[in-house]
Amino acid sequence: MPWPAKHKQNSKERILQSAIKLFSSRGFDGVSIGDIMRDAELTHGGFYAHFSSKQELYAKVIPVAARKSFRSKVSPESSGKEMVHELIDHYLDSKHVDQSKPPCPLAFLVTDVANREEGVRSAYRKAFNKAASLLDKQMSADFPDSRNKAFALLAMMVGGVAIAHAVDDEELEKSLLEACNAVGASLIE
Amino acid sequence: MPWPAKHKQNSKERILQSAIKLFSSRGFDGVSIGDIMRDAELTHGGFYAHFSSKQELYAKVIPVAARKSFRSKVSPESSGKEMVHELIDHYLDSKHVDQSKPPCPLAFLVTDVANREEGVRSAYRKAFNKAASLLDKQMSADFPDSRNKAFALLAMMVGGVAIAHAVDDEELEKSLLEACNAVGASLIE
DNA sequence: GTCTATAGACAGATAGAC
DNA sequence: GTCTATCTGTCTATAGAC
Repeated sequence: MPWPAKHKQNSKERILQSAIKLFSSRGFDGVSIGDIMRDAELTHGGFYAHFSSKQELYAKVIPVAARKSFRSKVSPESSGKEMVHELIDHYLDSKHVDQSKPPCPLAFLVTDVANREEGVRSAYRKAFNKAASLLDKQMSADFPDSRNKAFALLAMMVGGVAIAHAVDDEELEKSLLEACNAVGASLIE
Repeated sequence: MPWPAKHKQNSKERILQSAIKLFSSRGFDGVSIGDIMRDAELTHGGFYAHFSSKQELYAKVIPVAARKSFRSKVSPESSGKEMVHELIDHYLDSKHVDQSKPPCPLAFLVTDVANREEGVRSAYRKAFNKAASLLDKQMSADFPDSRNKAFALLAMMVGGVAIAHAVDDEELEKSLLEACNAVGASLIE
């Protein structure tokens, strides 16, 4: 084992993890390839041995970040309405807004995605559909209109976190998250 | 009246209107000062006679665009729950998502705002508070928890429109808007 | 695959004529 | 206030050594 610990992960994986972190906090245009490679402890020029463009990396980031974020917010054994409650509670949380928990790209990149190329937008669409299906499935036994509820609930969660992140007032952020949490919970009672 | 019609509005106002249109559709980094000035039929260098920086213009755009957007979505004579219903219906509409109706910066710029300077974020916060207060006030006679409902409803509206704009699938966009519309309406029944 | 170096484009902001 | 011209910095992407 001649290499330092930071090289245990292969380079491509390190670039991807750095990209998740940086894109989620500063958006596509707020991060340069140099920033990402520096964070991954590599040099700028090496980027193109792994990805053909910045947008290709961005598109790859979305599903990986989404899976990581949702996995971190539900326990493996929970299901049904309980799982949805748990997800709402962990999603609409200031620890998520400040990104000390794995950030959901559906919320933190929602506006950012609209201006990018086809591949990025379809990656976003797929991640959204996956999340909506998860919610729909867990609610389908209890509600006939579970698909509508899943869409609306997800929109409220994404909107709540995105607004909370945009706003520069901790009190407002807290009130907003609590309001969405309470109303969201009431939708599945 | 020696000047062409396009000069009826003064330059500053034309710059502001071009900025509303371009920022809403392409975000802060997707638009250059040259783009804005070209759209306003002026030249790049003249910009700084009216605004001291791009971010200052961006901060000024937010309240003006928000007022314009909300005004276009409610009739002057409506009030109470009826007004909220009307607003929900016009907000969660594909004509709003495709920006053929005046776009709401709370939705189209929500992610974009987080990375900017103080003045931009506080402009966003103020516009959000104004919209939330409007909803709260119209619902306060009918609901004891009107503030919570106003926050959650606004988050759902903003999230719904932002996601619909990000996604590259018209069917999904339509389903999402309808779901938010239905669930939003059910919150104020 | 990773590095250094650089090409080539474009941005925000400023200077100074009119 | 508006224009043209330009300064200065940064960006994506590529070339070529190792």
